[in-house]
Amino acid sequence: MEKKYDSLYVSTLARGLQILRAFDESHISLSLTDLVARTGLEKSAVQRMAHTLHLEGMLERDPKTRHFRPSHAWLELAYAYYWSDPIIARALPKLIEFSQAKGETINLAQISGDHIIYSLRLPNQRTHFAASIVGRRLPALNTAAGRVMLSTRSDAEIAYACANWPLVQATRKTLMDRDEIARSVRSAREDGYCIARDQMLLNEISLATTVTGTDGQAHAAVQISLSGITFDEKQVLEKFLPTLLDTAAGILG
Amino acid sequence: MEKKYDSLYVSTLARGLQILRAFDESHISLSLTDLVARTGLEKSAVQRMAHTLHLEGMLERDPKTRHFRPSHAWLELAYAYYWSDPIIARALPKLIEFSQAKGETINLAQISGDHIIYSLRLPNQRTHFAASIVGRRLPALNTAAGRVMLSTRSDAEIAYACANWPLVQATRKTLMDRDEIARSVRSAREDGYCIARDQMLLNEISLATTVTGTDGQAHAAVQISLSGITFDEKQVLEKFLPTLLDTAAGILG
DNA sequence: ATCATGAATATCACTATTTGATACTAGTGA
DNA sequence: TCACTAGTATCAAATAGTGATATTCATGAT
Repeated sequence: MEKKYDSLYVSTLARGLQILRAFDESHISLSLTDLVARTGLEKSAVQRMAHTLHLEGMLERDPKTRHFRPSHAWLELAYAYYWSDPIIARALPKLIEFSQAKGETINLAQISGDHIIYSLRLPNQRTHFAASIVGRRLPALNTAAGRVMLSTRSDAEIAYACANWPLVQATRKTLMDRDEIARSVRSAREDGYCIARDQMLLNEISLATTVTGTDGQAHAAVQISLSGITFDEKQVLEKFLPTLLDTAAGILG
Repeated sequence: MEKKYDSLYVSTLARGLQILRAFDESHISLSLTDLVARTGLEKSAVQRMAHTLHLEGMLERDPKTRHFRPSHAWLELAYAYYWSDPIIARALPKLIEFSQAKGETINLAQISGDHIIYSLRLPNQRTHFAASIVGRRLPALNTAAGRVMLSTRSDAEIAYACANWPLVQATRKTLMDRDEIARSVRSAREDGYCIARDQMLLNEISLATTVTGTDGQAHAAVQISLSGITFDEKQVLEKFLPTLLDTAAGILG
């Protein structure tokens, strides 16, 4: 048993959480043995934890296959999160406004360690599923939103992040060169926005700017995704940047 | 200590979950003592659980006030949920289509015990915050979506539900008469849709229809909210019902 | 400044609770 | 029908969690 020495650490609870975290995008429905494999816990432990989570309404169970699935309670937790984060309520009406005015996908992203997480999304018809639902995490350095948020931090932090934060090659064209990325962050600092293409998806242009408080730190980023077939980067800046900057400025204004 | 007699029940895990569930719409940020009050657990237990949840990334902690808040992980769980429920991916493009065509708020709701839960929402400018974010639970009988989903069940189930499921008086005009509600469910069965006004919010008209599988059971409901000042019920049916029925039919079609 | 109050954090002996090995049962397909 | 895999149940051992209490820290009043 993994032992962090910490007299207040409740390993039983941590083991239960491992079960919850075993579910993701590509692990939708898991059997007891799947859970054993994914968590590395004892079979009996998994049995007890999953059973308890089921009784507590955190896991659904298919009566036929006996597989476990996430329950509606997982959405209730998101609901509580939304209320708890004050930026959400301020950003949402502005994003809706943009979405209805422009008809293009717009998102709110936040920094979460060395990743970004999308906390609000207003997709349009062309948006694919993974980009339509909240809670997706992506390596910050690989995204326009991550870079522009990072650009508001100190030089030391930027240098550290560019050297150490993780990168994932999502497309053939995903930028993996850390110097290039550092350059992109530097221009984001100059410009107040960051634009990138083909990073997470081919033929996708992503444009992002920060939601900045009085402290000058980025609390979040507002980001739009556009088709790289319909637009080139210059057109994107012309057509969308002014409105996007207004949207972002309106959130904490 | 509350003892369900069940040799597989891990009470420590259940206690940890109680901490998570202590957060909701009106409990955004909780101190140790708040958590003690809300969960009824021992102070030491709360200390240990909250500490562990913090280390595991499930709770954020304000370094100044020492209060706990939900973390981004709560959104990640929602992300996993979205992938796990097959109806979500099928419904989303249809809802987007409706939203962009009509410019009105549209939601996907599902039955969760005796409540409904909103699992997808596409709000417009006029939508207030609570109605814009997913994961909200409402008593099924008080909502058009809940009634129309219930209407696809057996007579016995309907009778039981109308007699026993909870009701909450959200507005002065919320329907609290169980016979009236039963009548509303019966017409929903006839009509294939349910319309209601002033139920959760004054001057709000809600129109819902089911997403029905080959088994005839409602897997979900598609619901729209409209201003009762701009429209009357007759206009709503004329202007929106056909499209809404198409939207719902397209989901499992 | 000082004190009083309330909250958060740390400690510890006890034992109830969890553990993990194993045995049992049900379901599946050869 | 048998072999195999996956899920379920049991139980003795001891560890990991409990809860009472002590200590430290923060805040605001006097």
